Amino acid sequence: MRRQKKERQQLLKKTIRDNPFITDEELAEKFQVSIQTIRLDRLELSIPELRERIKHVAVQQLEENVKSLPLDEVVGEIIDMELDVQGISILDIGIEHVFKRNNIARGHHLFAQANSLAVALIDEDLALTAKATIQYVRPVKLEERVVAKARVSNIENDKGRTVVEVRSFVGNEIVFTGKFEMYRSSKNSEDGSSR
Amino acid sequence: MRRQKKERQQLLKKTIRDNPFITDEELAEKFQVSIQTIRLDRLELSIPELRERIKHVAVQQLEENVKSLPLDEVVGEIIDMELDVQGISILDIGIEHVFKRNNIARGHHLFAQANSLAVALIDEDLALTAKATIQYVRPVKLEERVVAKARVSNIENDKGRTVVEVRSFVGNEIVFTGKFEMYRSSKNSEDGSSR
DNA sequence: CTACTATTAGTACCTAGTCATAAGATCGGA
DNA sequence: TCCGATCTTATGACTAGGTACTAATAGTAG
Repeated sequence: MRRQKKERQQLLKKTIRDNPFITDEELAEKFQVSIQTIRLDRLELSIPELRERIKHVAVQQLEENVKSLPLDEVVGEIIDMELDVQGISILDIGIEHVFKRNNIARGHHLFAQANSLAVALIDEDLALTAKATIQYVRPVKLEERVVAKARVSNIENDKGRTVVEVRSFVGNEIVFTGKFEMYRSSKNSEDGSSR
Repeated sequence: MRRQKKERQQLLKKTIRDNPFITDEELAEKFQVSIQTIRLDRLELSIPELRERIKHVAVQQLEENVKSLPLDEVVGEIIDMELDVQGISILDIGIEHVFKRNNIARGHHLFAQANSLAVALIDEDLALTAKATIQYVRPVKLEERVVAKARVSNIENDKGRTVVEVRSFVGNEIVFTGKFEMYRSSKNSEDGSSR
């Protein structure tokens, strides 16, 4: 009896986690117990009712959307920034960034951080990378914190080009450098810029 | 009267769009009409009830989470490959790859595809990008399919370096080129390679 | 056998609705 | 001014998916 209850409650937790849209009735059916038992279980486990669960998921969604509108565009977290002058961003290397075999960060994440920062630096609606030359100075490992420092080195307003130089560090060791030639649309309207 | 109704319904739509969590009662209060009027309005406008609205938002959330998960070791899908010789991968540009404002693919996704392919081409346990020079030839837009073709142009076994050239196309238009100087650890053990 | 836990059952009540019917309010035109 | 059409409000019956509470029953360990 004891065992049965515990087991059922564990399974219940998992089931609801996997599918928050399941009703007590369906759960009762699934576990071959009465609805009341399911409700007692939820009570003991502090699992809220269906509608509250759904609402919770929906609230998350809205919050995430709001949160990810400005954030999702930039890889890394920008911690300092003077438009068209310089900027600094940090990126903490997690397991999602590394090769599983050796825990070394995949190159494109470092690139993405630097490139994002370069784009963000440009004070324009539309900034695109035209050219980039980069060096990976030393591999970056899991759990290291990469600090990317970008400096605008050259604005050619006539051509709509801006050069951004990025150097990324772990501690005071340089791990990555890149020179990004950015294209800015703005005043230059000979391109199909409008959107 | 006519005007009042139309106006109220327009406002109602907008109000619910902005805050799907609002009840008919709150809406009735807000518009100074009875609950029944609000319900007739929702009926005419085919706006579902609160709980259905919330559910809809929640379902979106779950779907989005599932969609953004499988983004791991290789960016793009490798469809052809001769180790140390050449390889081809494709990447379909989805909304997760583009700037929301203009539907142009973010540079680092193209880079990631090319870089992934270059890494995969190297027949070695550990391949890292040492240097890369890339050009974005033309912007890639939402829903375009990018085909990246990589060719190994130079293997310097003594130095542990391999040069991979990648050209990416949409149709037969070139959109991106990159030259990747790859570092391979293997036989060369004078570096602190082991991990 | 008794005490205790687990389970089931039943009732009243809740929210946020649907659906259908009816009655009152308002307005525009003949 | 009265008529008919459109709006608006009210009312009642019903629903899903619950909460909260009380009570009865089943099974088991000491």
